[in-house]
Amino acid sequence: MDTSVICPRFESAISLLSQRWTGLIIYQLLSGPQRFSHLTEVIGISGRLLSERLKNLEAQGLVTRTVYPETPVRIEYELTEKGFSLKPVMDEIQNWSQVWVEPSETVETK
Amino acid sequence: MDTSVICPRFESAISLLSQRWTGLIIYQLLSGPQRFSHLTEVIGISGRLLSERLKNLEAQGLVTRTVYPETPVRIEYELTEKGFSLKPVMDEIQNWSQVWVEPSETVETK
DNA sequence: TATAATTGGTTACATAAAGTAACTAAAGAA
DNA sequence: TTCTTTAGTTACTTTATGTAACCAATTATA
Repeated sequence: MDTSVICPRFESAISLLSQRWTGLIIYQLLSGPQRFSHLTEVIGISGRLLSERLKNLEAQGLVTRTVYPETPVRIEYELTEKGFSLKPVMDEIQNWSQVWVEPSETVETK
Repeated sequence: MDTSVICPRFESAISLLSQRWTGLIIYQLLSGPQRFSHLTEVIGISGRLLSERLKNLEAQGLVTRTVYPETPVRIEYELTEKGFSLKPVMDEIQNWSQVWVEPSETVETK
């Protein structure tokens, strides 16, 4: 009967982080502005999905996109204040993973 | 070229939280042991997926399943220490959501 | 002795999201 | 004119999720 016990804002935040790749993109951008191709390589995401995710993140005000008309063109993605303020969340996930994730639970060993 | 810059433990942790519903289930269980039917109602997840998620969480040592052979049967799901130690993560998500998620970004208003 | 009610699921099928790989646009360099 | 580089997009396949009907165990009820 009780369908709305969970705080809608929390639900919204966790649905953001529940979307595949989004957390990793934000985490990666915490270390500074980066270009499209660098993100694909480091994260291991396809261009198709990275493009889609970055558009969403931009639309939600978490990321900005800046075009530098050099040659070849350079486009950098950077966290906004809203995006950067997820750092404490990422830090806690990092902390937890250091304590509780065993190497055997890691992708590489699978 | 640089395919493994991101810490594998962090990646593992975030892939856990990136799975749809998993974060909400853990968050909900932070308030104590709960039964299957209660979780479906509160979270708004189908039995099919809740069952699947709880099995995964159990397999990963985040949740325990306890059968009470009453009538009708009562089965309770509860966080382990490993599961409960995600509380700081959830707290930070909560904090962030209170500051940065506007009511208009919420599911209800959509 | 059926019949119903309750919990905790499972099954089968439709839809949506993600993975993969080939392709394109723009713009200067050879 | 053709090549290279970046930043994507398109078309197609595979996987994950949503939906609704169904099932097993156990006790209460008619």
